[in-house]
Amino acid sequence: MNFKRPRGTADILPEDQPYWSHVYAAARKIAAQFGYQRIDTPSFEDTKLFQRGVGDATDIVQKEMYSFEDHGGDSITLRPEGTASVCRAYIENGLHNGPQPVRMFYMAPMFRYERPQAGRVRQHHQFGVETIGDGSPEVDAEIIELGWKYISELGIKGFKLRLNNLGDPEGRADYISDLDRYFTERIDQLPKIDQDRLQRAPLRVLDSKVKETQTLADDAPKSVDYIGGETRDHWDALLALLDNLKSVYTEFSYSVDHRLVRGLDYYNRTVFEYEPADAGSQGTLLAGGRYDPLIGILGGQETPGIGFGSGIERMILEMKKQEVRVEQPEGPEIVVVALGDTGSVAAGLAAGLRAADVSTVLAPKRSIKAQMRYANNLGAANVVILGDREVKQGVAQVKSLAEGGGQSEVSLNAESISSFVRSDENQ
RNA sequence: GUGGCCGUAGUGUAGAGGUUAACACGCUAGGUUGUGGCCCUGGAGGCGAGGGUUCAAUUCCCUCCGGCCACCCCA
Repeated sequence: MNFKRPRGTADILPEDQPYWSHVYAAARKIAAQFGYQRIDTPSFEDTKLFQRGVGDATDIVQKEMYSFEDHGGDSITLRPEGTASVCRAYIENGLHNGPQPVRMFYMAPMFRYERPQAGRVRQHHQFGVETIGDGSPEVDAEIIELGWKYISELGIKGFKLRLNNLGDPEGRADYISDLDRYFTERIDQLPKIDQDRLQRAPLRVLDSKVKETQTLADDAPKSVDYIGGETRDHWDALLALLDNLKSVYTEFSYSVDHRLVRGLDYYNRTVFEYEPADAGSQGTLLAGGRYDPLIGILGGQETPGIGFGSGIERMILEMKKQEVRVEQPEGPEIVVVALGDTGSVAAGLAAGLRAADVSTVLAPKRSIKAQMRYANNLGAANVVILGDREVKQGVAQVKSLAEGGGQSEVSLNAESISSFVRSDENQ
């Protein structure tokens, strides 16, 4: 019986790592550019944190969490998303005592017990950002801009931004009851699945995938028509700020989509989503929104917050689809080929070269031809050949593997070889 | 959790109820005396697991596991 990786997990093999490096590098670069600092939180938390933070009624909490009792009898859950943990850390570590707002980002695996599908696995990785402690629309615009810049930096083209405003918890009741009434009056036109949805989560009927429902939803009451006062001002200001972005990022555009809702309970006001040009079924690349009630729900002082999460696997999927070129790692500068009884001399030389910061690999003990082939397959820049003859004379053959590369005899010590390899003579 | 399609070497494919299960790429060993890429020859490596039908199953049936796709939901 052979072991297999658990369902819905993936081995990220060396050949795939260039994509991951590309994504991590872009995330770090853009985060730094916007003044975000990294935070790492534990991979597991008290189960209650997610029940409270994400929402007891959500599917994530209801059926997708990896929860277990540890040996001390505490209920522990593998993190299904990042925001709740970051907010917990903000409260627990008194980050409200520093300059506000606090800008943070994370890159970490998330765990959800789901049926694997295209773009959906049980362990996936997210790059996410959170800005806590400022409720002004400038911050909303900043987060949205950050998302735009990040996806662009990855080399993905043609992605779309949609946004909506869910209002505030107080004002939302009116909206939901009108929405409920609208659909209830047309319940015979709804497919079974959306009739059920209407009972469970009326908002979610809006983003149904059934065409008939979508048509109905187009004329349904719109959340943005129910916001007023400060929420209204916030929204208008945000749209103006986004319009300003168009003069900075020539490609930038957005659309207000009143059918956009989010699955997690903690969102209020601004919600947004980035998706690829030809979105598949699990297409969302990046999604987020404002969560002003969350810190309070988790026991902190009322503190506004906003952020997004983005799936790295989905980004890579899209990058591959669009054939985005990523930087391939370089092979070693030197592969040492040892013949006959020169093994220990070769190993010593390899160590000496590494000590001098020259990347060096010792070829396996095989025929010279096999060792040469090995060096070639590694993409090595040079090969250093040591035979009994060379060792006796205190020299080494240094050969460049570049097309038309030459071969020279260099004295057998790490200094001469490293400087020769890096000199112009070796071209 | 529901539904559809599918599981043959590392990868991509071919195959038939009955001898040694094929091909390509990859890996590996050779192909003049100590020199990679191209070419030639050899070698290793496989029927997802467990039951059942049958004289005989990798092939037919069932279950499980896994993959892909869609729903649910979401990054």
